[in-house]
Amino acid sequence: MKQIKTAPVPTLKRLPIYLHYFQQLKKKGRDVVSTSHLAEMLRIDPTQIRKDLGYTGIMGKPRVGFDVNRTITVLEEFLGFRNHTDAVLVGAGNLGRAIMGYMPFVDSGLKIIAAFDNDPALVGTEWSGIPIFAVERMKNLVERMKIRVAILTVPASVAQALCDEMVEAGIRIIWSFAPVRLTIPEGVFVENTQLSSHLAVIKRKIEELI
Amino acid sequence: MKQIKTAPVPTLKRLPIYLHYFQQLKKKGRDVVSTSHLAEMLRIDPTQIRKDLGYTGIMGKPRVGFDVNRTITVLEEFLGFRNHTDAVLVGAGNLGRAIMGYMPFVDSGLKIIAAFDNDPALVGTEWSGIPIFAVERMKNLVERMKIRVAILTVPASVAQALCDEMVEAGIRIIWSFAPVRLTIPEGVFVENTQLSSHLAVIKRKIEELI
DNA sequence: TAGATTGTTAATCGATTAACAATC
DNA sequence: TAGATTGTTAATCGATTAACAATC
Repeated sequence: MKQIKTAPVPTLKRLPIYLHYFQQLKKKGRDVVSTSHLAEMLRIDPTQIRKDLGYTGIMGKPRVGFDVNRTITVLEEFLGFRNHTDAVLVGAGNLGRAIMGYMPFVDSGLKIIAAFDNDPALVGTEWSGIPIFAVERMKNLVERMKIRVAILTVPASVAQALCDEMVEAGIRIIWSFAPVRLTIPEGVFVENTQLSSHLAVIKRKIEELI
Repeated sequence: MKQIKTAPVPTLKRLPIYLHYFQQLKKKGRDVVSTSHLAEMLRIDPTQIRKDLGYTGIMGKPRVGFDVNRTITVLEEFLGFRNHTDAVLVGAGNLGRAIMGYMPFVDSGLKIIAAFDNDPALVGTEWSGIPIFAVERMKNLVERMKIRVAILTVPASVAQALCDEMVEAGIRIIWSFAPVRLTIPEGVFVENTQLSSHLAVIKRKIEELI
């Protein structure tokens, strides 16, 4: 039976991994796959995979497995990858440009419509088809276009100030790459991608293995 | 009493966040801080923070808190940020260059000594002081210099092939940004930074909040 | 049909949070 | 001393894994 409970965050983070693998299978012409096969390839417990997929409402067929095309459709739908959302990016340095040029985002329904930077050499140019404006213009543009989502790729030192400005302009969801915990008012959501946390895991492995 | 158990991964991932905040406090001239203050600023349960810090062996003083300088030293030591390790980076595109130029790595003891790419326009140049070589030369250089750590910032389509090559050359720890689960032999460790997983969380919030 | 693979319920595991005695 | 803040033990919570009946 279809589960009604909303998928927990760990599940949510695994779903794109499944989606990507299903897409690879499709390219290979495979039209059905069992969780035991998935489990082996992805090194994730098969029960885990069944439970995760269960959250999306999709059902497999006993003795057969999951239909590749159908699962792709359902996953994309479930993850909201088919609904486009406009976003802005603040900080068009290397990391910012990497993200602007990151193709998978296009397929995931996050559309960066403008970037902002304080480097005069960048202002007025564009990257991957995205125009780069002066930071001073951010507030106005966000308000005018009613943007609610922002990606923050600036150095730690200026992250909080820009965050405040974003929130004031109406941003409600911030994906931050700055190595700081941002202070935000109620109703605003921040997702942190902390490279230093990953680095800590790497460094420990280094000590263990070497 | 000092805990002997090794810190769990969630703890390990929070420690750099504490470290960063302690460094900020130091700049401000603060020399002691309580976990309740930290908890409020970082929005992490104070008991959690005490437990996490406990893993490093550092002790706070009742009624006073934690010594800022001492904690910074201990955290850097515990996280291995004071031991330098050489690494290579494969894929000098935007993401790769962002990482090459990411200053915090320098302070964290991960030193990228060479980068590799298959774009002839990049080969022979350098970025942030790191030379970029042709991918063909990776294996030889890694073997010769006995490099054990690699950062993989290439498109999904070529990630597995390059991973195999790395492993063959002697790489044992791979930090991968490719949106694929790499297949690796026993004894090799992969840390994935999956942007698509974070994106899934963002997209869900969008549906919830907007 | 027989058996492979499913979805679900129950058991385990580990991390987070609460309670509280120890201590400067 | 009194009381703020610590470290640790116990309780809770949630995610993962195991067991198994349902089913094509």
